[in-house]
Amino acid sequence: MSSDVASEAAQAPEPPAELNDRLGYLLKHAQQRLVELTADALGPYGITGRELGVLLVLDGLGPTSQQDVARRMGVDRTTMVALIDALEAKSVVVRRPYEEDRRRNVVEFTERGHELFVQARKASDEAERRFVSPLEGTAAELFRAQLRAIIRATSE
Amino acid sequence: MSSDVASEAAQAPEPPAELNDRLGYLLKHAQQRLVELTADALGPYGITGRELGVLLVLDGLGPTSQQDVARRMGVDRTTMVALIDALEAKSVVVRRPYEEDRRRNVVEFTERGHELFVQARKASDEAERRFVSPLEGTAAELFRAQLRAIIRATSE
DNA sequence: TATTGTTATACTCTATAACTATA
DNA sequence: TATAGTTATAGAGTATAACAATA
Repeated sequence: MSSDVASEAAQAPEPPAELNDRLGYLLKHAQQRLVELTADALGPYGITGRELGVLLVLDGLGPTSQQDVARRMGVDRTTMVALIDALEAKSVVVRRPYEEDRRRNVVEFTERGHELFVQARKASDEAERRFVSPLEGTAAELFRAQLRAIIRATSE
Repeated sequence: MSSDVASEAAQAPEPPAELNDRLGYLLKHAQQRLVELTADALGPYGITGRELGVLLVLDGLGPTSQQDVARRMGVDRTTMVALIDALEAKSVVVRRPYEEDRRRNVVEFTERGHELFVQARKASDEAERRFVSPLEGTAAELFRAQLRAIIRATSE
């Protein structure tokens, strides 16, 4: 029962028995692991997981306003400003003035940005596959379905 | 398929199709829901979910040093200072000087604090049960097991 | 009046660096 | 030298309030 090695750092010294059946602990740490895996996978593409989220929404909706993207992701519109700023600074997306309603920007991919997105999405998909690979067979899809059911049921 | 009411705020306007099969999105939002349920459940007891985590470790280990608790929870010892400060301000725990090694504090429950902990844990347990109630039958325990398997396998 | 984008600001969570006192 | 607790500080991530331009 004693650990043979003391692990690298204070990262994951041992699963603490007192917390190991608490959903609060498990969910938080599982999420943290996925954040790390995703960050590693996206590193070469110079974007973060949250930025990939923006790009996924943009890819799904086509060119749209910042607020559309923000609503879709469930973040505040003020948060979206910095997110788009960062993506624009990397020339992944551009803001265009929208002539039909001049309060809005239209946000859209650059040509190079869309290519980067396609590759980054593949890398992120692969990271997610690795994340659920400890689950056997169809359990990976079940796991997604369970998360969806929980989110839906707890969103009233 | 259209929503009859526009929900309260920009909380969960509609599950966005572009993100609804991404583990990154699902895991983050599921965790957020549990955080909210737990916060509601613990509200009457005046403690947060993270503070309950401290108390769970303290209950498991008995009176220990701050660093023991921090290591156990996987947080930095500097983070633990404020956590213990808050619990001590509420008279849930006390710091005692440890005579055998005077660099350390011993952190332990107050009598009233332990009673509060027992009740708060029950409330949190109930919130976790509600969280996984959308899953049928033994799926709730399976869900925990899946999270444990993922955390274990991605911790090398 | 309401909406889009923006800035300034603040709050939470968390870590790193450096200090004190002990060992 | 190393460890326990502490403080100061800083960096994510995110939200609220207020403003300008536009509808």
